[in-house]
Amino acid sequence: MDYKKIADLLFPNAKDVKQIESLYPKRQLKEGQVVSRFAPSPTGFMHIGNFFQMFISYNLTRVTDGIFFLRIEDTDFKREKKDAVNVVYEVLKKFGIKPDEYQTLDGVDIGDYGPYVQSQRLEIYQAYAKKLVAEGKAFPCFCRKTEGKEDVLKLRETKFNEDDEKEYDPCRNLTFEEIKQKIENGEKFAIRLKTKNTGKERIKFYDLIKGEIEAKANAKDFVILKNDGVPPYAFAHAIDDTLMGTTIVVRGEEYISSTPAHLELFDALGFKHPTYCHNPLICKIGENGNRRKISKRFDEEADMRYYFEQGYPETAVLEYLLNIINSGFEIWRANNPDKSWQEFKFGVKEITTVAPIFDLVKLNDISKNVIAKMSARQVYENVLNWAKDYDKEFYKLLVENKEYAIKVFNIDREGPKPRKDIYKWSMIEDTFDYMFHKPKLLIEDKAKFNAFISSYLDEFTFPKEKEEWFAKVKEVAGKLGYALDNKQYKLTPEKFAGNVAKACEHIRIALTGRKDAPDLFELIQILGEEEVKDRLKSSLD
RNA sequence: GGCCCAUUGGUCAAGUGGUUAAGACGCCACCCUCUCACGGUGGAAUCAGGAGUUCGAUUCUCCUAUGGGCUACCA
Repeated sequence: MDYKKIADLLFPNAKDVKQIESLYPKRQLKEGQVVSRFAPSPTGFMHIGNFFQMFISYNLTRVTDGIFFLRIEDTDFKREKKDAVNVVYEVLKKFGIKPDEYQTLDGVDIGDYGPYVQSQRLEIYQAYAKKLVAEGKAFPCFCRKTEGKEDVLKLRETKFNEDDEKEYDPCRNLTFEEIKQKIENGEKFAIRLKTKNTGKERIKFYDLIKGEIEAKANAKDFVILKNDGVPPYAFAHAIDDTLMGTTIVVRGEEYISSTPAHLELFDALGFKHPTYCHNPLICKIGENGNRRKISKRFDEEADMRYYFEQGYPETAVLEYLLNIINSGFEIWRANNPDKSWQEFKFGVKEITTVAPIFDLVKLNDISKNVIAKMSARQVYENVLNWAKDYDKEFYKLLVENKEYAIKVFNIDREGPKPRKDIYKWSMIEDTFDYMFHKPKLLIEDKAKFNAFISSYLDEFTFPKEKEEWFAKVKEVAGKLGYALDNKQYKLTPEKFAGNVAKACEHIRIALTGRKDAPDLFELIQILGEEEVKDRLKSSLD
């Protein structure tokens, strides 16, 4: 069989791989330096699982002072959406992740190993496909195209024997004449790898997270070039990661099963195997109580843009993820409260092997701590930024009342024991609603409330000192039979109208409509005398 | 069906052939506090099951169960 002749027939104009390889010199790396990449498909949104994988990749290169590059895998034209690439850039940018090498939105390659977009590398894949055909390691397949699972299952029923351990494609033995004839008939062809295995072989490979994995070797003539000349994932992966010098391939663990096929491809191409790092999938608990992969369809938090919309500080999201990825992070964070996560020495050994369940409550906690460390001005800038995109009215309010808003955010902040009541910017409008509007009041015991507030209002004088303010509260409370000594109150609560806490609660509700507003004296100072009197008065109605 | 991966409290998890099996979030109680918070102390709660190896197994081996993934001209 003259494979060379077939190759020329199939790819009359393909380039020589030697020529291509001369454009991709081996990277000069220092000991331990890692080259890794983020290789998303532009689907129009960024899945948290993808982001998670990217973040592992990024950290691996970060701690080794290596190279992190971005490669757009846009080979599935059916799934691709317009402007979808923008989402990738937008998300990375917002999170402050900057790849060392990538293609800009206007198509300029930054870095020497581009193009960094797969649809621009088609002739490279063809050259390698031709090479494999010429060596008798691959062949053209003219079978009906299959798409989607059901179609494939149906096809397999007729084409392959289920018990057979190998899946040799019928087209693997076509003669030159048969091929020529089909091409002259205008039939389209895909290229399949001619597996050298029989289904009995086993292979071993090492995974950075899982350790050594032993599996059945690939024994299937899988497609390496679709009939439109575009490669599926496996082929593009082998070629690109080799040419671009990737040393560690980070990807989701759903790829473990196909790794034997990828490895056979590397061997056929004469490439060195990369190191793999298969990370676990982020999960949620499903309706049936079982773990399931977090999904775009059911979980809004699966899309990274959710965190922008909600207004989570990017650092909080990153730290939460780091927390999941690497168990050492939480302890490190506790010991180094003021350092940036960028200083954390990330190690592969500690990467989790178990699919973690996404925990929004934990994220909220981390976020609270992140925000508690910010100054009032930083909070203001962040909220403003968020509101600009997601809440125009609130944005206007913030712009018009800048200094006032900063004062508000500064209550119980910037001290040694800051409040931790905010975990996302979108909740601020609600939390501090009373500072900008008259509150709506929900009063449990209106008679008691009115009795207290009207006496308090009668004696109200604008306090200059906290002591002065509190003395007044106690004075009024005392006259109305409230306990001034909390210990006494606890012993016999029925003897009193309430305690000082209850008295404060009345005032708090009158002024803010809430039970959990911050320090009252501070609030009164910021609201000002007129406003305070006004609110007290109208709360009686 | 076949092939892989996984299994320590509700969640994230440390850990090792002998431990009172860390810590964090959440929950509960108490304390601090002149209010809301913050903070502090304490509590409930975990080695999927069964065999085997061993003086001894959460740790090593095997089996089972459960969950997850893959089995596409999708990634």
